[in-house]
Amino acid sequence: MKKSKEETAKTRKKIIQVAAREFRRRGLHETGVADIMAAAGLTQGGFYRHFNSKEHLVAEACGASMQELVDSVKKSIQSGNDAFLKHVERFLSNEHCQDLLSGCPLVFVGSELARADHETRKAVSEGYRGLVEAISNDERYKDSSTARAEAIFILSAMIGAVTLARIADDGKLSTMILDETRKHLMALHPNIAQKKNKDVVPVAQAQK
Amino acid sequence: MKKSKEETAKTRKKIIQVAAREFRRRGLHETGVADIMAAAGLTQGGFYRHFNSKEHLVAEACGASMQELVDSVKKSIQSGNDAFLKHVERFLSNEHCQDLLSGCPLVFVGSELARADHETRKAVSEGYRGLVEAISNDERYKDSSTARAEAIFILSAMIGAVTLARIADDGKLSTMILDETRKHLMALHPNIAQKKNKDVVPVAQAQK
DNA sequence: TGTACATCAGTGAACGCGCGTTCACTGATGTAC
DNA sequence: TGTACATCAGTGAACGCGCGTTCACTGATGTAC
Repeated sequence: MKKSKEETAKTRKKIIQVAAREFRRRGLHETGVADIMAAAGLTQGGFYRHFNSKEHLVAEACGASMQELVDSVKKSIQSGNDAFLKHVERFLSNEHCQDLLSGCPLVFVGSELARADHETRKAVSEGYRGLVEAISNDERYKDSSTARAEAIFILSAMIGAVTLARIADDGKLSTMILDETRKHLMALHPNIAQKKNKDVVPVAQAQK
Repeated sequence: MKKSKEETAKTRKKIIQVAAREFRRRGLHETGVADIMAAAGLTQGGFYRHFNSKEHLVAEACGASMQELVDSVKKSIQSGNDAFLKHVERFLSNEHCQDLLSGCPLVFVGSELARADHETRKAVSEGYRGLVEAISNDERYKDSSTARAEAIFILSAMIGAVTLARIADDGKLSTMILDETRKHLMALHPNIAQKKNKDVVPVAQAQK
């Protein structure tokens, strides 16, 4: 049952998308090839028509997740409308802590990525660089020569906060970690803080 | 070959210590019971005389790692001498990124902890609360009602930074992430920044 | 205090299971003539 | 354009391996008398 080239490409894409979700949900090591294929509506045997190994899929899936995130940030920043504020709000929400559809791999499989092969780390690192660029290109930072440095710091704080909020065994503590981090980041950036009480978008709405 | 109670307790402690190191080095899921027992100079069969399951060891080992970190922070803060500065410096060093002996589990197995069982998350969360307390009790924050909030923010930024630095495929990027995070945290706290150029301890020395 | 017995830390082999990967096979697609 | 053949996406079973866990056994320790 050979498939057309378009169908093959579609299947490959589907596997990557499903894998990206499953990896975030259950972890890189705990998610099996058979699980992913089943979730994509296929059987495990066909996997190796698309990928040389599970590791290659890990690299592609994590890279794709990162790229999706970068595109989302870039797109909404270009559209203006306090896009960056929305992203900080959304990133530091309880919803993102549980969101496996568009969650950030740096949070959901962060410590596993540090042990991943070179290909995976390269793909993810490129995504990270893209995020830094996207954030530092935000209009409110245009004049600042420290835009990159600030973007790096903001990302560290956000990713650490969500990582910790996901570990915490107490919902109140999780919320506190997210809230305090958001407040501090807001305080860091007066032009964001100014807007804060005007037109903050509810988290659920900010979720694309 | 039954052992005396003291010896049994010693063996149990040894297993926990070795496990804490191996878990940080290779991850919770990728480290096997047999690996740990071998590293402790034992065979796998004896494991279940000390623990009901691997999961219980995970909880104990991660809890112990956290407690060790808390004790270390508390102790050096009590001793004065810009202890907190030293800890920030040390935490955000390239050395800590590779340090498996006294590295922070929230960094080294962070994303795996979020998926761990309740017992493990409880043990680690208690450690985290201890860290927050220890940092916010630092003398330089004594008068500040926002000490806890600041401690939470600082921890998020530090843990995120080291997580990211460990993932990055480029040493320069890793160093930049650590440096920018350190600079921003220093800038946040003038009394730390004041001291900064006076008596900063070299990282290698700050490593206990 | 000495002796006989129960306990139990540790060994090393085995069990069952799930994983990543391979493989013979199927049959629709794409291609060469 | 039509036909015969090669290709290859997908199937489902099997392979080998490593894992967490169990178990019969050993022999030093602790305990009851």
